[in-house]
Amino acid sequence: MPKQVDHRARRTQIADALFRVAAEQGLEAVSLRHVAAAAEVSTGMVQHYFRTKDEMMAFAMAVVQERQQARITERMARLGADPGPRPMLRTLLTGVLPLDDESRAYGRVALAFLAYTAVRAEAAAPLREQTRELLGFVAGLVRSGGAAKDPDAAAAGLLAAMEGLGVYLLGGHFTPEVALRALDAHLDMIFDPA
Amino acid sequence: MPKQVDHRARRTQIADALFRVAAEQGLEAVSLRHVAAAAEVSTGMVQHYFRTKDEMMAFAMAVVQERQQARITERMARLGADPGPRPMLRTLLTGVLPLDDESRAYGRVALAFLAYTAVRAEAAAPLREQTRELLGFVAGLVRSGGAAKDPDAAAAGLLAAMEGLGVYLLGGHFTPEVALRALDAHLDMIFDPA
DNA sequence: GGCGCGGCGGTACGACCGCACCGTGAAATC
DNA sequence: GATTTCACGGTGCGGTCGTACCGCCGCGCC
Repeated sequence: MPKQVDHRARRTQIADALFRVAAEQGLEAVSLRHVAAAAEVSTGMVQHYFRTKDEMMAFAMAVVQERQQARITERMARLGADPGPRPMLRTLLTGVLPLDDESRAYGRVALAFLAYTAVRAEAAAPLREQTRELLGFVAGLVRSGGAAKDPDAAAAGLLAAMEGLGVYLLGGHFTPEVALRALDAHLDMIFDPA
Repeated sequence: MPKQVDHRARRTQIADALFRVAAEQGLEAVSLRHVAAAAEVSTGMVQHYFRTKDEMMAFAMAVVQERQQARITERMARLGADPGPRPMLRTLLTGVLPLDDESRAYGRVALAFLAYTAVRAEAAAPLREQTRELLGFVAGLVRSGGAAKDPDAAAAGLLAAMEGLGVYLLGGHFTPEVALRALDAHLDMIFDPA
C-alpha cells in the first residue's frame, strides 16, 4: 500500500473550497478547475477524489446537510436540560437563520442547492427527508406547548416562516432585527395566544 | 423605415422561451442557443433583441416580476368590493403559492432567479422593492384586522411563511393540502386568536 | 531491493459557451 | 427605382467546460 490518505478528509476539504466558490460567485461558477484553484490543488487531484462533477456536487450537498444537522443538535445540547418548548424552538430556529456572515455564506450555498434540486428531482430526496424529520420534531415541541389548535399545521407554518425569513435575509429584503421580531411574534401567537 | 416589429412583444416571446428552458432544466441551461431553439428562432435573432445575455436575463427577471404583480392585482380585483382583510389576504397568498403546474413552473424560475440575485447584488434591488411594497400592503390588511399585537411583525412573518411554503412546495417537501392547512392556521392565529 | 499500486499532476479532446461580425432581404423614404 | 435602414440568419473566434488518459513519484510489501 502506498501513501495513506484520509479520503473523507480530502473530499471534505475540496467540498469546503466548493462552498467558497459557490458562496462568492454562485453555483454556476463551480467547475472542477475553479474548485481546484480555490482548494489550491490540481484539477487532477479533484478528479482523483470525485470521478465526476455530479459526484462532487452530491457529496457537497450531503456535507451541507450534515453541518446543518450538527449545528442544530449542538445548539440544542448547549441549551441544558428541558428549558421548555418555546426556548428550544427559538434556539433551533435562530440557529438555522442566516444571521451572521458565516451562516449567510452557507445560506447562499444552501439556497443555490435548493434551486439546483428543484430541477434535478433525484437529488431532492435527502432534503425532503431532512424537512420531514425537522417537521416532526417541531410539531412535537408545538404540541407540548399545548396552545395550538392544530399543532401539525402550526409546525409546518413555523418551519415555512423560518425558511422564508432565511430567504428574505439572504436577499437583503429583511434585516436581522425584522426577522427576529417576526419570529418572536410568530412564537407568541403559537404559545401565548392573547 | 423597414419592417415594423414590436420589440417588446418579440423580447417577451424570447423571455417565454427562456422560462421554458429554465423551468425544465434550470437556469444554468439557459444559453443563447438553447433559448433560441426553444423559441424556434435563430441565435442571431436573440442577439438582435438582446445585445448581451445579461440584458436578456434582466429583462426576463423583470417579466417574472410584472407577471407576479399582475397575477396578484387581477386576483384581488376579481374578489369584489371589500370582502374584509382576511379573505383578501388569503386570496393574495394562495395566488402567489405554486399550487398548480403552471405556477410551479414559474415558481421554479423565480427560485432560480432568487439564487441568482443572491450572488449578483446589483440585480436584487427590484426584488427587494417588490417585497417592501407587498409587506406594506399585507401590514395594512393585518392592521385593519385589528387582532395582531405587532401588525408589522405579523405581516413579515406571514409573508415569510408564504415564501417558505412556496419553497417547500417546489421542493416537494409539502403537499398543497399541508401548505394550505398551515396557511389557514397561520391566518387563524392572526385574525382569530383563541 | 525490485515491484506494484495508489496518489497526483498535466495534457488533450470534443462540446459548448458568449459574442463579434458578416451578408442578405425587404420595407419605407426620396 | 435608388438608397437607406432595420430585421434577421449564419459563421467563426477565443475561451471554458467535463472528462479521459498518460506518466511520474514514492511508499509499503514480498
